[in-house]
Amino acid sequence: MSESQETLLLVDGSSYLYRAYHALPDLRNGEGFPTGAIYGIVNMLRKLRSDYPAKYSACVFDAKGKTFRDDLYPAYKEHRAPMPDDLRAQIEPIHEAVRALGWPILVVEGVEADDVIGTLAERATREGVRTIVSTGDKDLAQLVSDHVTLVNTMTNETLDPAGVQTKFGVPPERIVDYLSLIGDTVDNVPGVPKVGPKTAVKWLTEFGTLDNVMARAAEIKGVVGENLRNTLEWLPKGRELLTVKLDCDLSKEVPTFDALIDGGEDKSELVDFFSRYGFKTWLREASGEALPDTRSVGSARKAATPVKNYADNAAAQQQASLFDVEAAPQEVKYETVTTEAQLESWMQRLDEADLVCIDTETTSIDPMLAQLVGISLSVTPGQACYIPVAHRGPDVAGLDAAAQLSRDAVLARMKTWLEDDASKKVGQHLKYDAHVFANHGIALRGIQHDTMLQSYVLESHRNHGMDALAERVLQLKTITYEEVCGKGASQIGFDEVPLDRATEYAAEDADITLRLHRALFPKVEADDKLDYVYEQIEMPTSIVLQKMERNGVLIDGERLAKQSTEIGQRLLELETEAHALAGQPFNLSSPKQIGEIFFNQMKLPVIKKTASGAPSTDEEVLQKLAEDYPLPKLLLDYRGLAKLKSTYTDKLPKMVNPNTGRVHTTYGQATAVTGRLASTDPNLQNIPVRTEEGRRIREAFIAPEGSVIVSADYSQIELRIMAHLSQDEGLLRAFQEGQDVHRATAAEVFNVTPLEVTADQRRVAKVINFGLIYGMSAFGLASNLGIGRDAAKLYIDRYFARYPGAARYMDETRQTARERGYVETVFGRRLWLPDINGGNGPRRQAAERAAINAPMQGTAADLIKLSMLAVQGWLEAEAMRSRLVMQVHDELVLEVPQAELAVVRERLPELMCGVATLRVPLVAEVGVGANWEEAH
DNA sequence: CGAATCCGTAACGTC
DNA sequence: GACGTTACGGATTCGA
Repeated sequence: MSESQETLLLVDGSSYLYRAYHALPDLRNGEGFPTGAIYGIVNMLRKLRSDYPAKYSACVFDAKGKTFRDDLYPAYKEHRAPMPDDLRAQIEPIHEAVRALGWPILVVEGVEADDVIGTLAERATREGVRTIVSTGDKDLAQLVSDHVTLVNTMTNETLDPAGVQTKFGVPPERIVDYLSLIGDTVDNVPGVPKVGPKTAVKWLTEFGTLDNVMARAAEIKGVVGENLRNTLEWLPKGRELLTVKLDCDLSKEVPTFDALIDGGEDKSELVDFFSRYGFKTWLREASGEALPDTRSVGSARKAATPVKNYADNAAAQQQASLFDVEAAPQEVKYETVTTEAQLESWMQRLDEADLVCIDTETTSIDPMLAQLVGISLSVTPGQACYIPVAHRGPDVAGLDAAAQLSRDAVLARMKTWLEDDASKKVGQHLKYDAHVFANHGIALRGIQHDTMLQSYVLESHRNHGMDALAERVLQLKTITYEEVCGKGASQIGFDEVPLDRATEYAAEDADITLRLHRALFPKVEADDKLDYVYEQIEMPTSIVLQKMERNGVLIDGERLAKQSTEIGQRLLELETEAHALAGQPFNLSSPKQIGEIFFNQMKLPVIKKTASGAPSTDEEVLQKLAEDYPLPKLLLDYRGLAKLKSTYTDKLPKMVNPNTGRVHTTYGQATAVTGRLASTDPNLQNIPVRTEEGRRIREAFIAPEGSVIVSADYSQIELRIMAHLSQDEGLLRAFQEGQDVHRATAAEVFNVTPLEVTADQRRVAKVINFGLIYGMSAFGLASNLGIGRDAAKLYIDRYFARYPGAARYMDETRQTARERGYVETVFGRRLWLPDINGGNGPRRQAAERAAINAPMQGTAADLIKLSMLAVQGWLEAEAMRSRLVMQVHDELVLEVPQAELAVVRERLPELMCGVATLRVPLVAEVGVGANWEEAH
């Protein structure tokens, strides 16, 4: 008796409940009873009935109570807000209405509506019945097949397999994989953080299935790749949660599909129902036989719950730690200090302690602007206090912010201890805290240890943030700043954090930092070389850096503003010209739009592609194209000027500190893996110098009235270090004899006498020399010189033939890097190279180049840090008024009063050259001027 | 649903 | 080789 086109119509009643409730205005009947959801559902069922006539049908609702998913994952639907009372009150009436409409209704204990629908659809398919599923829930797209169609009544959208592919970008079979990656906010099922529809489709298209994506997680770069790897353990479970069950036992509820035959509307029931709930129009219709008007309801989706941060540290915890972890304290005791008696008690502890861990909480991450909000201290692991001094806001948890001690009083009481050189302190990134105290007129002294620098010296390639360290070294998960203050626009200042919460966070920081010190410092101390780098270089350097940052540098903002205006004019002209040449307006700053104009419209040849496959428009390409076309040249000019304007002439004046009238960079001391410093906000280490236009920016770096700028830079420092390390006779001789090393190299490579070397040969030799420092390949050299790879190879071969010591050194360096896993500088600074023996080809080659470069770059960094120490030590010992104001890798810049110019000019290079004795002399070149440009 | 925020890419400044 | 900053454009998340 089975017909070929029998149809089963299944309605996901639960998915419509909320939608109907939220989408409709707050409808109420005469008695004030909410009826919006009832109205919506009745309307929808009637419309469905007429749109999709079906032999069998059912309206399915979730039952109350737990399902297998709750057992599988306790947090399932955890953050879902409880059902609003107004909606809850409508549930029973809705069931009643559904029955009166003649719809079979299914509410199965312990089984979610989705699973009931899935199981019935599956059974229907087996029995040759086609299924239409009406739902507002995208999750059910996984059920779609040739026999199962989805319809969203709210949007009137139907989905067949092709429709699913179009809408989601993946076929129905991949929907579960897709959802697993994205996660389901509403049900609190996490996916991979930062992965949304686009990324999920990208991965599934590339790798096929979720299993394949997981198997190849290692290949995915960036933060999302990292997030994926951190969620690997979770994903199978997420997938299980999101997979609709097809095999529920419904033998009781639906023994055969005959149980799902529409009973037809029960007029008397309906009339009764409509009259009880006050649906007057429907009541009239039901009594008067007229067909009801159907009206589709608008869609709305509310009820978004926050994604719970899914912290999965399994990987981190499995990783064997380098560190012996001191037994964690039995008991953790954090105290909020709000009375003088408490403060006195802590001051006594500080006085008695050999070493105190200190940390500050502030109003800003900008060290020069940060105002003190609170101080945390710890002298014993597990015990710490937080002294709030500037919290605002209402009383919380019995801790009245108004009851805190005042900042002035606390600082006055602590000043002696804070400024006492003999009272030893440890902290995490104390350079920052030193600024904070300095902002309140206190010179923090006795800075003995810094856990950030300990970590940096031990493993410079890792993350040295406190949270990361706690996890890696102590296997502890700390409260993050974000957890306390939020993020983005809704982030609050620490002074707004309630005192109890502030104490949990701040005291923990001091406690954890002390424990970190106890774990890290023994590792540093145990190794003579690392101990030297830490105690003799990094720790003292941090003190000098803090002073340099505070000194700041004077900028002629007006001069820069004038330059900005000029450049802006020129940019406008260039833009107009470019638009004319292109025959249409376009954004000259958009590589994408340039690509469209150049390569699609003007049909210029594609010289090379970017990493993502788009035609490149970088300088090299434009240079090449400029030979034959006018527009690329324009663009080159535009790019150069735009960079100058946006990064320098516009930006620098904005960075002037309103209090000091000077620019204060921040040096990153634990940023560059090689030991170099980094400079941010602003970066003063990449101020232009190569072009005429660029150098004008340096003219704006000035000294105050009566002072001048003095600059001293190491000459050929990295090549000298290469000579020292390789002990190559030719290189050593060149430097010992004070030769022009690029000329000497040219003479060797081109087999001429030094005097015969042409300017072009010298230029080539210079590029070769730099290439060697960078561990550069023939390929890199070729592209740098604009020659063929064979020609470049020839140069390199000749070079190594003439400087066999250098060749040997490079080989040995690669070898020891492979054997030990790290390379080191002359002073014993270590750089680990995790990829040197593993990883894929390109990564290993990059590690090899880093292995060559790091000892040279790193030794240079060591030397200039030693110079800074020597210079600052001298200036202080002699009570000079000259000040260090900048460091640019191989250059120190000072602000020098005229009266001290002669002595600085003499002593500065001596100090710099005297910090170490290598197999070649160190040379420092000094320049003096009214501005930085002149000082060169 | 539009706005704000985050992220990756391309490009380019320095040593 | 080592960095930091800019602009853009797309993706994601926020927030009403």
